[in-house]
Amino acid sequence: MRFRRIPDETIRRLPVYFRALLFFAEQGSRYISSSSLAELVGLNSWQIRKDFSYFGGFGTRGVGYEIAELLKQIRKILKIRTGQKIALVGVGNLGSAMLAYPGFQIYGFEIVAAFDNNPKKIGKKVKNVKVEDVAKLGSLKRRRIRLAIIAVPCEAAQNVADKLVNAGVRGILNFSPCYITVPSTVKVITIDIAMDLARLPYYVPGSVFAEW
Amino acid sequence: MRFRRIPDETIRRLPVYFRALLFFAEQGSRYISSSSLAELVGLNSWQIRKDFSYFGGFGTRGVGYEIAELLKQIRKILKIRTGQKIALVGVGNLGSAMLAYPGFQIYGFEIVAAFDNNPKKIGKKVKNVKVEDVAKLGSLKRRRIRLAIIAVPCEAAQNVADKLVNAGVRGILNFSPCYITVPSTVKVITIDIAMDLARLPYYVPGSVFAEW
DNA sequence: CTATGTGAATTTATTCACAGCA
DNA sequence: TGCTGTGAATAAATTCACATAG
Repeated sequence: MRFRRIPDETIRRLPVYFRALLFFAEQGSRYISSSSLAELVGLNSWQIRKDFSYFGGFGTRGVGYEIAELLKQIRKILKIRTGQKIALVGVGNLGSAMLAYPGFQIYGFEIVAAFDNNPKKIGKKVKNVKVEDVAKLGSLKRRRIRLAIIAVPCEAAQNVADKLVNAGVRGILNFSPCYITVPSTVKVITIDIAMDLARLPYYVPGSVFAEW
Repeated sequence: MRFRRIPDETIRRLPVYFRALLFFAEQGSRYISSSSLAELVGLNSWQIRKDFSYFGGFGTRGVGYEIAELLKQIRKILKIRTGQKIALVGVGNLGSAMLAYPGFQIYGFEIVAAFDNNPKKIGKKVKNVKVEDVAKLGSLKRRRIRLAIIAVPCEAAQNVADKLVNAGVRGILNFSPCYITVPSTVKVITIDIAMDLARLPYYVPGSVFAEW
């Protein structure tokens, strides 16, 4: 294996591999071939081998890759580790769904604080997390929580983002379908669910939405 | 303008442009320059001009692009139109959040049917949509609903997917963090919220999660 | 004989630089 | 002069084909 920069597209696929490998590990498998992994995640085997070759060379020819080793490497590259604390702002339907979302745990994330501006919600416990007043967002700095999920209505999103940045948050997962601006030192990932959906009709032949 | 296939990456950016253009249109602007659009969506102006050049050539030099015309073209390419019916399966927190999600409307999608297996929920109305028994998924064919959102727990996802396929659904937006398999004639987009989050530590210098 | 690993070829996408039009 | 539009240059990612190890 020669050193080379890992392409961005490979980085994008690593979480996919990671999840699939955990799945295989749970089944009790010890080794996995590039082709069986390919089948599960819907890619070609050579793509997967190429991806792994950027940081690996730890497969065994004629056998496959050791799952535990792959998981270890991906964890190292993506800096996945347990106990990565996240704050949630907005405990509405979407926020509650986030608190219940089982997917975060896989990558070591844990929502340890929740905030809302609704007095009826403040003080209540949702999924073992006590809902705090959104006015207390400043406490995140002291509590060393540097990642946050915004799940508030559009109008409130920018204001919340500003407060988060002031509180030392460095990464934001934004679920509101609107633009927020932050200093360039803070990384924002905006997830607009509808945007992925919007691409669907283009790709489905004859259109999913034909009138029949 | 010469004819050329529109690159996939351009297609991926079109919904982003679309949303931003609607935003500018609401502000009452009539023209937009590639650079102001670029600033809002966080891309370079030449990228945007290049993207538009694949299907356009309708900008005015020295002035910019006519917003209405751009919107029209993007609508045509992505096949965006109003009244695109969607069914929702699973009216838990995530499902309820989907029903309330304002982003779908932008692209002309509308959730017109909701299903759950919880007798307590069946018959109730959530956001003007009556919750039906999941056993009645078969009715989608008759009702000409060909797109569905799966927002059920992992264990139930595959079963629901099978039923949807049987009911003639052609596109599925899957929110459960697990693999579902469908015939190749059906397009599935799986959104694993945690997967985007998982890439964040890699990109943030020094790591978002440093111990201080 | 199976499945990895990787240079080389190919395809695809981004960036540049500037011509051309209002 | 300002901003579009686009070939050409560059960069990046995918695909191939096959040598190589177990």
